[in-house]
Amino acid sequence: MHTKYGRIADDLREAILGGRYKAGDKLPPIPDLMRSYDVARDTVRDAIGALTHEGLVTPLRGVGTVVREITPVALAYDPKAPARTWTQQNSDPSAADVVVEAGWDEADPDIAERLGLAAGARVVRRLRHQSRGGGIAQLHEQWIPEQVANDIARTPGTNLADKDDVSATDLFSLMSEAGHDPAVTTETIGTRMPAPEERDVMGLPPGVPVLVTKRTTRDVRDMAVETSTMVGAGDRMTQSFTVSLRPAGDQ
Amino acid sequence: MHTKYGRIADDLREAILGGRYKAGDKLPPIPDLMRSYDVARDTVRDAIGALTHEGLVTPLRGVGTVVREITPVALAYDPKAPARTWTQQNSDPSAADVVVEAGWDEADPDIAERLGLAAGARVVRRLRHQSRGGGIAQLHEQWIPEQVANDIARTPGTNLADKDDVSATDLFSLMSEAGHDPAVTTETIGTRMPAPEERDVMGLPPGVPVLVTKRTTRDVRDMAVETSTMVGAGDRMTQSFTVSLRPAGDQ
DNA sequence: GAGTGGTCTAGACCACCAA
DNA sequence: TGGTGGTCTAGACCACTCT
Repeated sequence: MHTKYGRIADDLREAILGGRYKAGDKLPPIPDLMRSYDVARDTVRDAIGALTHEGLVTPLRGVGTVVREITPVALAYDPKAPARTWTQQNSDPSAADVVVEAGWDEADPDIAERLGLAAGARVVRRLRHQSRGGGIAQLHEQWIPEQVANDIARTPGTNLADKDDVSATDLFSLMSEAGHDPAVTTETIGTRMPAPEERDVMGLPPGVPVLVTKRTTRDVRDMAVETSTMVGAGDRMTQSFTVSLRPAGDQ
Repeated sequence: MHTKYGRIADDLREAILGGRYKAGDKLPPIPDLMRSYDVARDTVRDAIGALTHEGLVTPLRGVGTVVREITPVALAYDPKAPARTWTQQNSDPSAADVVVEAGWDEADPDIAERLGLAAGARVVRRLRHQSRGGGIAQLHEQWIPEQVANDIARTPGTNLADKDDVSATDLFSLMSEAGHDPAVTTETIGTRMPAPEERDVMGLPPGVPVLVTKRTTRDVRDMAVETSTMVGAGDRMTQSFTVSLRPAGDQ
């Protein structure tokens, strides 16, 4: 990097990664850095901006530029005892899973394809905020085919389209009882920067990407019983999988 | 957003997401936006900077501010026929997997813990660049315990510490032949913004996060035979898993 | 009130790309 | 060569936090 702000950013980055600033420490104030490097204010801010977007620091008005702490906690799939709900996956007792919206909707083309339905088919859409340690760690948007929702309403008597029906917490168990025992789930994980609205809802600092997980679950008869898109805060969670490397049936 | 640059960014973002600018299109030049909004140059640049760090656009000197195309391709684990190598996981015939460094090293505490060894134990370290469609999509750093590397050198006659020994491509097969048949792998996936060096090596545009996958593979006797840290370009790949939801042994 | 970072201006010069 | 974005300055005013 041959620019002034690049050199300043390099110096500060090296100091942070080298441990000379620890998590929670503050970088020198902008006026100090202006004097040290003999540059203008915006040049210092460009340097700090680079570190901010790398996720290393968070500038706080009235406080200073604080070195970030990175302690994402892991969510794990253990094939020996598959955890099925957010609260089961979290050892943290403060973990919570709140249904924010629930209701009937029409499947857009993408969702319809994921569920193997015609575009515009009726589905139940549920949006949840999954939190731990005070902050929202994941937004979970889920779509369930009409037939599955109806079977659940008929058998266990739970209305998935009602966000206040608390009996709908453990959806996979309800599916089992309704004759749609979930058998296999496929998750596809990607990452991107959050939209401003996602930043607001989850309270993400600048420079934090999100993990985007798209999942489709099929029952024992290979029927798609739900599909979900989950958007998780990259500084608060990881996702882990344990997979057998030998062909199925060979276990 | 109540700032000037925030409003400009909102307008442009809405236009992009609303399809008024398509992938490959250019935003109006900075001088035009200065006139349209009657603001200074840096105010426009702040707005464009926000969109850049959201991954929506890439400014190119001498060209313009180009709307990004987002087409990550999926890597999948299919439990029925577990793909073991990068080239096997990719349908793309241009996919390549090049060993950039290979040699003996001492395990740092983190790697030692992942392999169940004492810190400082001797391991083979291998660094690969995995590419597709011209660009490097993933950096793969891998550590193999001394015992496993020696068993492989003894049985199939392959030297893992030699980056030019091309017979080492399909490591999992070599392990099987050397009596360390890989049985189970655990992958933990997180995300963060890339370090500047990672941006350079992979040619990542600003605003693109990386997928960080940490993997440990165990053989049939539950011995750790390798651990890897993979850093993948968030705009070029996703990782997918198919998992059985029923307890092991119940399949 | 003192000190922090956030926004904005007007102008300058530089680096890069395409015609 | 003309137009694009990239960097940098000097100065101003604002918003916020802490004591």
